[in-house]
Amino acid sequence: MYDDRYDVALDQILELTVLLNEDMTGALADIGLTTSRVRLVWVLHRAGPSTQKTLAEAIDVSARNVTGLVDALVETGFVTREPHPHDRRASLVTLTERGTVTVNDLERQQHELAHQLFADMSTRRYDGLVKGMADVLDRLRTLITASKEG
Amino acid sequence: MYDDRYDVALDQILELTVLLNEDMTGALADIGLTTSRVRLVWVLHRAGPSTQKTLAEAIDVSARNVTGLVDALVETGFVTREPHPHDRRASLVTLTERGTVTVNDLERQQHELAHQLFADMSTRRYDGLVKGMADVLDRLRTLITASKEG
DNA sequence: TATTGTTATACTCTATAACTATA
DNA sequence: TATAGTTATAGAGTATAACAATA
Repeated sequence: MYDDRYDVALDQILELTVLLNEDMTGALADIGLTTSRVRLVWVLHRAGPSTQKTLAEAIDVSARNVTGLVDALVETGFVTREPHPHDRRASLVTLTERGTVTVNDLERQQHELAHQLFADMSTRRYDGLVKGMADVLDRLRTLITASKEG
Repeated sequence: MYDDRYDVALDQILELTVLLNEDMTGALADIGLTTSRVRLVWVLHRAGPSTQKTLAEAIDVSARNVTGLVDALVETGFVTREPHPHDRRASLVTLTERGTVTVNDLERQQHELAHQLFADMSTRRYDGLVKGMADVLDRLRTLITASKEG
């Protein structure tokens, strides 16, 4: 009977999600961002200047919602909204200098967090964690896909 | 140089938090609940009938917010709001039959999910995951505590 | 005087629907 | 006719502040 230990493992994962979420929300608030806005900023960081349509699809929210997020990011100086050179219906959202610096900082901080979390973990145990996490992720994806179809 | 693998592990944990959150949000919507309301329902399940003050402290939100959450849960039939027997300023929030049945269902579903995620995972790998998760959680708590004080 | 919960007000994220400008 | 983005409207979660009733 290992059922109890399964429950403990899931509880730990759930607790981790809560802690990570709270920590991120707080840290982002300190620099004038929210988790939703930062998702948009990450897309711009990796894809470069994008239309709002593209952003809406990338972060899977409505066009209306992107309008609001971009409004807020423009107002706080993280992005600009400029006319699209070839399509006068569209805008092109671009990271400002401040936006670029900020997302680079976030990237570095995430890298540091990873290092602090796993730094002196023994290699054997660390391998178990990485492989276990990958398995759990695969199963979760399968379960979610199945439940959406069922 | 294991830094890349640290990043992978953190990325996996972050992806897990997103997947779990989306899956939960969708499943709760199907039964007429939200994650915020369900946090309150879980407190009632474990603590029994409670004042709104107690609930506000337990889920760490403002008194105003609890008023809104309880309003919504009363309207959808998961809880009742009754006068407190000994303190006429306070109300006592109590799970209805429907609320009790629902939270028991959620508990069972979570148990099933744990089983499906970890069922046929080899004992050795599973041990690595559980111990690794516990270590990561401890470190995360330490880091967050330190950053809040610093 | 202190506490419980409410009303008042405001901000963020989210959605759908109607509409404008452009393709 | 189709598409990009806006305005209009609505609902959920969150907060602070002022206020009522009661302790």
